Amino acid sequence: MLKKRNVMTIGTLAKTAGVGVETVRYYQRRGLMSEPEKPYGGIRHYDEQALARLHFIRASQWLGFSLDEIGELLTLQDGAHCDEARELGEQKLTSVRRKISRLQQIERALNELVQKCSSGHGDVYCPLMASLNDGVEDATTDKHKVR
Amino acid sequence: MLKKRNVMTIGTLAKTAGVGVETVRYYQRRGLMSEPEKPYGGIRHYDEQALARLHFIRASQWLGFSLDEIGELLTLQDGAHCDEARELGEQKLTSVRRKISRLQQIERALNELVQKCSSGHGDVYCPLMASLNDGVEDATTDKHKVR
DNA sequence: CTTAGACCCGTACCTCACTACGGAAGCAAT
DNA sequence: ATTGCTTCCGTAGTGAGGTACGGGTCTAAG
Repeated sequence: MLKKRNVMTIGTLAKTAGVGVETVRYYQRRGLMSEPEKPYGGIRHYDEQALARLHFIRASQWLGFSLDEIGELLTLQDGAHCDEARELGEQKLTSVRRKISRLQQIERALNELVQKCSSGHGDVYCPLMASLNDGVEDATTDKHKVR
Repeated sequence: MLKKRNVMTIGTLAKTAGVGVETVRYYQRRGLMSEPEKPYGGIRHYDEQALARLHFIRASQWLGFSLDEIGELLTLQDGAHCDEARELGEQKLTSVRRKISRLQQIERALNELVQKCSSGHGDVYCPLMASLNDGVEDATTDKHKVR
């Protein structure tokens, strides 16, 4: 027998997890959470499993997983699919590392431009603007799509 | 007298700059580029200034500026507004640095999880999943919105 | 008993940077 | 002259992750 402790409405659930009511409903529509049966003509209630699910989703999002990916992770939860989960984690790790190094490139370029602007110059001439006009790409010649 | 050299159609312009025709037209609608007058019933033509503008936009985007911000940068181009430009650059630099350190946090957490999964364990238990269930936040206790 | 505040539900709207669609008209080569 | 690629122009759709609205129903407090 399951004890039903800490029964909550959607509003309490949402507040407890630190998300909006609409967000919970959105996750339900996305299939990331189930909608509990509603008692005849009444109000649905949520338990700690639902709360745990929300925590799982937010933790995964924090790590950079998209909602689609989170859906995938969730299918791995019921079973001993640790290898698959690790695989997903490794892929995400790779993509995070790529993002970091791209941002570090940007950081170097931007820092250089700002430095050049700070050290006095002709006043009718702005090194930052000049670089933007010529196309920046200082650090690495790296053809790519911006998106 | 202005020599009109390298006169291009929108298609040639776009291809030269490495963007789509629709993208150029989109930038015009956004007010980032002007639309040249069109000769009676004919086809508009674009010169090197238009190309330079496109380069400017793409270089700025590469540095992480949004199209709105680029619009702002462009208003600073005609004049000696180097200080304002530098200010914008510094703000962007700050935000880039914030993104980097957030991603580095994620990298540490994710790496740790993946490592734990790789070193053998009970097989009916997945450290990665367990952490997601409990809410990750290893590295820093840092309340924040995911978006 | 009335009223305030949640909840239920579907639908529409938001941001950002594009991308696609469709019909008319122009231009270049065959 | 015909084919076939561009251009022109407005409008609409995409994806991600929600947020907002509005009308109806429930529940708890006074």
